[in-house]
Amino acid sequence: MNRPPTKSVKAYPLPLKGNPGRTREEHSQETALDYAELIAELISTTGAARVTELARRLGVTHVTVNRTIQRLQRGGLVRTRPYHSILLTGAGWKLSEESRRRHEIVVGFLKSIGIPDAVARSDAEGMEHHVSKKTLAAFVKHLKRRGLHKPSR
Amino acid sequence: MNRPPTKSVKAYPLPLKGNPGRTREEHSQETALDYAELIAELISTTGAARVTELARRLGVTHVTVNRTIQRLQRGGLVRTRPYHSILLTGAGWKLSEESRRRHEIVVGFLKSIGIPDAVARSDAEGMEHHVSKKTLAAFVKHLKRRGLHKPSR
DNA sequence: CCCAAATTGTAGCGTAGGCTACAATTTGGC
DNA sequence: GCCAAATTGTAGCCTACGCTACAATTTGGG
Repeated sequence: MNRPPTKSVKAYPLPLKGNPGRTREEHSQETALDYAELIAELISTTGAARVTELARRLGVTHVTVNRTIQRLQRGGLVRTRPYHSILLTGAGWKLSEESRRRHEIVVGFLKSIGIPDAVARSDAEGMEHHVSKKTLAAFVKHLKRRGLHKPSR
Repeated sequence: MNRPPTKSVKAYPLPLKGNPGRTREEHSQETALDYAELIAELISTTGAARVTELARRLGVTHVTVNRTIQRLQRGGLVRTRPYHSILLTGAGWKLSEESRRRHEIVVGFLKSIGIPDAVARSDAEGMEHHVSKKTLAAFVKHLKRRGLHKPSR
């Protein structure tokens, strides 16, 4: 009776999402980047990356951090010893630097269009993983045009 | 021996992430928005929102779509009948419109800084859920200043 | 030096969201 | 009107990532 117009929809050439659904790996990689960046920051600023501090900064319990760190270790990004600071491997450092660069560009860009520092940092946190290379390049270009490269900090 | 400087780190007043870790709910809500927006679009353009088409557009299998739709139904956003088109409830429509508005602002903004349409749409897909009200407002302001409000489409 | 507090680790549970394999239903061509 | 193909639904498995509760280890104050 009130059957939807199935037939007429059949051959629609509607575009697929540019982002074909974050596959498992992609999403997992976002977490890895966040952790790597934060671990690097903690080591730089405090000399150690500790589970409790990571948990506090990420807003999760230490249990979640612990399990994630184990996964990162399986992936070769960090090394750990029980009850000691988390250490980044070469690959981990590389990743953290890529992430940091990207993060700073996004923050700098948001601030350049008048967004307050705190908001810019907060928003960038989630946005940065969804900014393509082309868009990142556009951000950089925008910053350069305004003589704001490198950002603030 | 090589114990990290635990003591000295104790009282660091390092800032928490502005985003205190996407709680379960937040993340779940992102999915709901994506689905609601896409369902609305499909209904508008083709007259029906069908599981297979959603799956194709989202880049996942129909099984994943089906389970998610069941969750949305539990949440009162959609109504379904077996083997029929998915329908949006009032709440679902409202959500889809909020999502659509936000999406268009982000896309419009990205395009306004020189990013190609396809890239802008793709990036906006992921970014839109991480743009705060303040940043969204800044985007709108930026667009208005350039007389580009409403965006393209 | 010892013992309480802090930190870290582990066990086990729940949901979200991917998947394959297979069953049920609908659609459409013949 | 039938039967194959397409669509939709269901069962069951996996990982990610939240959590609480509890165990193990380290740290530091007395």
